[in-house]
Amino acid sequence: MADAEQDDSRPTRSSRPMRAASFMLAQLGAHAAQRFGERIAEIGLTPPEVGLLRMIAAEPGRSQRTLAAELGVVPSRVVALIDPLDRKGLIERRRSETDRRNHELHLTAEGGKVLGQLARIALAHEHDMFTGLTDDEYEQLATTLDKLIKARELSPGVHPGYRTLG
Amino acid sequence: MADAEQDDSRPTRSSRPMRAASFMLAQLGAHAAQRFGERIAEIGLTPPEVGLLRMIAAEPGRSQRTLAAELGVVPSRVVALIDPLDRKGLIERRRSETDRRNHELHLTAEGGKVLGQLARIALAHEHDMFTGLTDDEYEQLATTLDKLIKARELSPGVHPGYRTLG
DNA sequence: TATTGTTATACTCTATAACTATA
DNA sequence: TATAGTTATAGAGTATAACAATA
Repeated sequence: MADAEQDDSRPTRSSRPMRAASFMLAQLGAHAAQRFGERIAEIGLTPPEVGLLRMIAAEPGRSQRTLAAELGVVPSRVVALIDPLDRKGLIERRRSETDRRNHELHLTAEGGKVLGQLARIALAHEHDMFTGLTDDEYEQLATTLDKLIKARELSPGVHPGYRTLG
Repeated sequence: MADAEQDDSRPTRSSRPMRAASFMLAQLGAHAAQRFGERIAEIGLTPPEVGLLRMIAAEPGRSQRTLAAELGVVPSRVVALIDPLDRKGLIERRRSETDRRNHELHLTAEGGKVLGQLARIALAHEHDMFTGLTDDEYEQLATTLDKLIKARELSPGVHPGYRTLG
């Protein structure tokens, strides 16, 4: 940011030659998300729905508020995201006994089954995305991506696409 | 795809341990796009506008139709994307002399200046995204990403986000 | 009759704000 | 009075279809 705002007459200095890796990252990331979206559409799900399903599976009983907070979206959007999962019978809203304002979210048996399908789809998707790389290249890539994610403190399982980008 | 549709009773086989690199790719890609969007917002531009500006700079005089085709969007959307650039005085529509149905698109002097600012912003962004990596790690990452993009035949400068993902 | 660009319209997604019920 | 969830409403973004000018 400081770099971009300083003197306009010469390019920002850098100690190494730049290769537009961030654009390639964005390009490949969008491609990966698109392909994954196409795959899960075949079982009637959208990417946000899959994310929600996983978060509920990882921590059954959690409330819609905590989902909204973790995803960085507004509570009313969680309603819109969860309604279809509820209608499809993949999750269940249970009124909390201790605080009846809360909805405790749980996967149904059908939801668990779908989660299993998702695991297989994700694996096939991963395979598909990286065929052509050697095992070494794949390992190195995964390690570097992991390092970058940790350095930026991105929530491990949360896709920024839930929030508005503009 | 075939993997995902076969027998439901066991996970898809794979010869190597999978590390969810495609999800990390999507996550980091979205993050990179978001950060870049924030940076260019400071000079009053949106990501699609930047893409258009670069495409016009790379091939001055091209028509809106060819842009629509390359981006994979409908012609009416190109109108909506170009109008603001025109209003801001960054590009110019010139009626073609040879076929007066065509608009030949050109950068203005001001557009060229903005393109220079963009180069600096992109460099600062790149620097910012990958600080923490060694030069070797950065080189290896860029090389692998480049290899993946070529293997998937993604258009070098075109971000899939122009097209609808759902 | 076909093509380039434009406008008009409708649809989807998302956020804001008002509302209900609980606390 | 405050909080969890919901509903109503409005705004942005995008595609479809109709249209004007030109070929």
